[in-house]
Amino acid sequence: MGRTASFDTPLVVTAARDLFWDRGFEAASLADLERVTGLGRSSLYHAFGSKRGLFDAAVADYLATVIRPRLRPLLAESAGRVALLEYYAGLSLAVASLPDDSPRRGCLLVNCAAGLAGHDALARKVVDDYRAELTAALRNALAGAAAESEPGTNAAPTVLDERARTLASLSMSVMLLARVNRDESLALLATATAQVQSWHP
Amino acid sequence: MGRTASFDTPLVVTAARDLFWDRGFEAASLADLERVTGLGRSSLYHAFGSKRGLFDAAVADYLATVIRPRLRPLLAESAGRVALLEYYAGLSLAVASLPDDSPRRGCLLVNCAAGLAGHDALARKVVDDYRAELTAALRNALAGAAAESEPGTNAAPTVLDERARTLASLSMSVMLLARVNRDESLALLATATAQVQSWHP
DNA sequence: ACGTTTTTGTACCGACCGGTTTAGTATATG
DNA sequence: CATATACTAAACCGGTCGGTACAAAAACGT
Repeated sequence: MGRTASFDTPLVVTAARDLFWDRGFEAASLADLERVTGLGRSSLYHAFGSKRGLFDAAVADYLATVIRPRLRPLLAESAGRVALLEYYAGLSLAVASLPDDSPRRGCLLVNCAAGLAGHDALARKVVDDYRAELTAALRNALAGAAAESEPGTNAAPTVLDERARTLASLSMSVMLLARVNRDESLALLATATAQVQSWHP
Repeated sequence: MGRTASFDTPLVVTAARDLFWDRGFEAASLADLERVTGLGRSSLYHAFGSKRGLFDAAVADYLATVIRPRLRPLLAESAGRVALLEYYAGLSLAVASLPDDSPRRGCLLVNCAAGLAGHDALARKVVDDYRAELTAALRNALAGAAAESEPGTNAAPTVLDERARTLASLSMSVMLLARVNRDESLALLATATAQVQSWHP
């Protein structure tokens, strides 16, 4: 056996993830990556193969530690009105509490949609999978909320689809606006909350 | 007097605009700009001062020739339900008819929001002004549609605000998705249309 | 025809790009 | 100890970055 790793891989990935989150894939230079991870080029390439490999690891980390924890309550069997309201409350807290100069504003994948994904099929797929996952989670909670409102009946699937699409779209716009105008981002979150409440009073 | 310009400035700006639209500010290189405009560096710098100056001219052109013509019908005194439906029909046509490899997919300013605007105050302002302009136009048409539905009464301003915010958010998501999944972008446009129709049958 | 003014093409700048290589050091297991 | 592996520093690669300097060339007013 040889030497064991001295740096903390998850920590390195997280640092790289935050840089990509802030700057996007292309605008994050290797020099920046060296700085935020504390590793040299050669270590980075030894561990991740390429800049793109590091980015992919960062995206995986983003999904696992940022996106999925937020979506999990919406996917529960029992998810409904409350889960939806708590989802938006959590987003509001996150958007409101981040400093203006935080590297973690907006959504890594939404930014990716407007950048890399335009010319990279793999990135496009990752972003689209995220969209589908978000929509499915919201749809599940909407179905639960409808069952709470009118027990025994089934909500019309097309209505559910449209509402889920609308909410997913609002979430993505919230993330887009978080980088441009925090107050408007929060106002949009309030509108989404009000929409849920009007559907399920 | 000296020599007059031989190139067609609006044409040059349009070509640069399409490149920025496709690639974003940073990923559009000077070499690319030279290629699509047919001009050399020196002519470009003489005419626009810097890459950023050319970008600003491209954004101005984008607003004047792409955004504002689409928003104008919504701003008319008489704008209402029909104007809204035609707005979405026009967007659908644009999204559906562009080839997958068109440089004009999505929205230059939405892409900018996820990219440049994260670290450039001027870009942020341009994007936010666009958002405000879009929201105001949609709000005006929504107010008109409400007046058509219930003549003599005034729609509640807060309801109007929330609906306008929702529609603006849907429009931005449509543009975001246009770069990732055209079918979903079109589905979202259909959802927006259905939303307008449910508010104003 | 002239001199002036502006537009060009071209060569060039230093810095940085992402990526690779090499040569060597450190630390684990056996 | 030997040896296998993990790690690092630094130099290096061809290429591109945004930007500039300069002089030839072209079109104007006179």
